[in-house]
Amino acid sequence: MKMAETGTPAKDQTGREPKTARGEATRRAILGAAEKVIGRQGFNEASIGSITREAGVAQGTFYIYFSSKDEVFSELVAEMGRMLRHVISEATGGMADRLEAEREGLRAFLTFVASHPELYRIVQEAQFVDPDAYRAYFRTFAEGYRQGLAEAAEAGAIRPGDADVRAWALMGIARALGEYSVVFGDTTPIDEVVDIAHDLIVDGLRKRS
Amino acid sequence: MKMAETGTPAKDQTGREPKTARGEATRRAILGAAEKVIGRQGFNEASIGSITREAGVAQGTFYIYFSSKDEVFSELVAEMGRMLRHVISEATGGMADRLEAEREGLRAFLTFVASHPELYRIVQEAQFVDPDAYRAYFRTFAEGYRQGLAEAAEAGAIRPGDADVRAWALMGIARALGEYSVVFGDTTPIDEVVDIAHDLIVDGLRKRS
Amino acid sequence: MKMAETGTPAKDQTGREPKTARGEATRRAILGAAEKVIGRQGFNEASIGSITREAGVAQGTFYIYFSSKDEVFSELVAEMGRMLRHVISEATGGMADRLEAEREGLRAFLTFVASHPELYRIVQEAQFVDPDAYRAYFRTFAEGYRQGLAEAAEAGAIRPGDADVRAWALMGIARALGEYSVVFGDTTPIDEVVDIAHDLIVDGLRKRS
Amino acid sequence: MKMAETGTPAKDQTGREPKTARGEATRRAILGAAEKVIGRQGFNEASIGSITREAGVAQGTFYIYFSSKDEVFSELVAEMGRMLRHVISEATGGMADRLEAEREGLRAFLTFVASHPELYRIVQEAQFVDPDAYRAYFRTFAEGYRQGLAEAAEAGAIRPGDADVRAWALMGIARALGEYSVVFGDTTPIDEVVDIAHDLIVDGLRKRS
DNA sequence: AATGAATGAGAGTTCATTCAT
DNA sequence: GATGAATGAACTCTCATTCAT
Repeated sequence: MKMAETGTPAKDQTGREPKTARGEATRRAILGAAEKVIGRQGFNEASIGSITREAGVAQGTFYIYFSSKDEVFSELVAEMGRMLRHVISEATGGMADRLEAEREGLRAFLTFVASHPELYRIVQEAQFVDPDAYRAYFRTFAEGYRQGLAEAAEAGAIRPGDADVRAWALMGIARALGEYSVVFGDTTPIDEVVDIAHDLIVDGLRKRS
Repeated sequence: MKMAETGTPAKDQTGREPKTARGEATRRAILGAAEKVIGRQGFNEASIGSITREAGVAQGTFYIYFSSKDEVFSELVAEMGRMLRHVISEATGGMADRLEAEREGLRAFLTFVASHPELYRIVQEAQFVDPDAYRAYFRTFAEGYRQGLAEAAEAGAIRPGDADVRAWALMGIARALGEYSVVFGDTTPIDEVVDIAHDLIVDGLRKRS
Repeated sequence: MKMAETGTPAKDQTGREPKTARGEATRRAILGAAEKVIGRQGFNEASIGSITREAGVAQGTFYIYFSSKDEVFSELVAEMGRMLRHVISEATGGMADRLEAEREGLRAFLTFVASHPELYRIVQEAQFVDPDAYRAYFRTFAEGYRQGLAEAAEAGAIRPGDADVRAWALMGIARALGEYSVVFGDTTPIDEVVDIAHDLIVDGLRKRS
Repeated sequence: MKMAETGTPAKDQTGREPKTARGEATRRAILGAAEKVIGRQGFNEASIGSITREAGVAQGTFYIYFSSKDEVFSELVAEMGRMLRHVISEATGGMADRLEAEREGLRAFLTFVASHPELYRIVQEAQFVDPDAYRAYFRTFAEGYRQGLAEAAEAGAIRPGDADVRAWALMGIARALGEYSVVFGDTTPIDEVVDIAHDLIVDGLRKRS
């Protein structure tokens, strides 16, 4: 399974880095406000004004640290990717059993998403606002996943099969279940969802004879 | 697994229905242009002006048939849902073997998505533009899916398991693989992808002893 | 005397042409208001708002006919060039005596400038706002001038000498005297100024023996 | 020939004079940077930020030495006037022959302008940014010129004629030829241009019988 | 039914200037 | 003396929507 080439994006000149503690604090305040406001209202409804109001600074201050609305957004997406990868690797790091890692990774993902619903929204919207960031986000995930599956298959820990497609399929399960709870407001306890899905992932649909 | 309540919206219906053949043609032209333009540029970048230009009519004409930009969009989403359900039920209708239906449904979905990439984009964006339409779209799908799985499990054709979560998980696989090809530009032949994913769905990851 | 090449400018897509009489009237109203306001306040002080207020239309209307503030400006400069060339060729057209044509051209120029002081300002400012338009404006003038001088020299009607440099020098005299009255508010009657300058142009400074 | 009255402005002087050598150096750095940046980008495009960046100091530092953007500009214009008058009087000082002085003054002017093209731009733009400074600049020049011509005429060294209009006309020639090379990029050697123009100035266009 | 001119609110962004450190 | 963070007014431009013809 091969990927079509995607140009590596040339980043715009970023708003300059703060040089003092005060500046650093302001920058973080804006970033936090952006997460909150964009997560709540969506990228297009969230105006720079609403973000800076939330952050308690003047509108012009925004442009000291970010060169555009798009730029904060991209930064947000990148940050979320880091956070999520961190959470998942914490949960599965060093697990010998691949199938168990699968279960714990799913649980960690769903737990994180449930407590950061805005995050979910922001990443989804990135598809339209900053396609490059969106693709980078999932590519990074998929690649890690693929490696894990490929090694497990090689080691004979799971059935053989194309690791690439499998990685995307399994990610699809996680995303769909995350959406199920965040967007559709399902209230089934996470642990139950994890068990049901894990059973499907591990044994599939086929009836054993 | 219970759903949180979601209010069913009362649709505005200011856009008049066409009364002549000429009117009907104009309406279709606008709808088609909207699909093309919104699919290409996204909802927010697509202006009424770009849609009517594509359709070859004056801007004012738009408002004869649709009461707002949101309205065309919702209509588009609904139409795509109908088309997709049609395609899938054509492909799987009357199949006795549930597992084979699973395979054919996936194949039909991926084939359709590959030939209507804008569709994919529009449905995804609905999440932000018209959340109600988005939820309705997936609820309808999920419900059909759930029923199929529940019946198959009851009939002993597949292993038992919560049909609701399974439906979402399997939809997640289909969506992820569709995105894999449309958004990420993967070029693996659909039939291969279908086989690999179907194998996973049917037998899971576990190694047989 | 050779000119360095200057790229012929690729015009921006102009705001679309009006299709009805009403539109045409609006467009002219905006253009007239722009001349007035920019001539009075200068390009940078003149805001789109002040122009449309003067024209009695909404701000958005401006962008139906012009794609930017720069664009109206360029159009203004071009129009003024046409007007001025028209006035001068009316005054000198068909004159057999080159030296007399010189006098009448100067008089026509100064008379026109005195009654259109904004014009003067706009053309000068073009140097900074739209250098291409500025250069085109003077190149066109200079070329016509140069030809007239070259022919007169060839015909033996005036002393021989490089027509190019002479054309620029004589244009410089006209501009300086125009500025003298418009910018510096000198009140000497035009006819006197013309006579004095013409005497200089024709006979120079040297004392005859 | 009379001049309309022009109010002599009372300059603000908030920008403090430097009191240390370090301060003096900083002030010169800002002034030099302003000349460069404004000459290159024009007054309106040149921001305080771009000037201080070029000067290598912080933005706030600017306001220690200058009270506003307009102020640096005015100072620049005044300085250029001083430099130019210096250069010209160096070149013509003590010349007995008025006609030769005319030639050498023109040469000095064109030479200076060719090596300081930003200067040309700055003075021109002063017309819009600081009309008072602009008028003062030319009035000072014109007055000196007028006196020279008046004395020469009185002494019988040149033909009689209104010194005021002549001064403006001759200045116009110099400016036009300067612009010819700086703005229009003409590449004819200065000495040639000087000779051709000087011939025109001295003997005019008329054919001798 | 169709046109296209007109509207005006609102968005993102820039920048001269001020001020605490 | 120098810094750089912060301000907020002002500007250009876009676009969904309305309406007279």
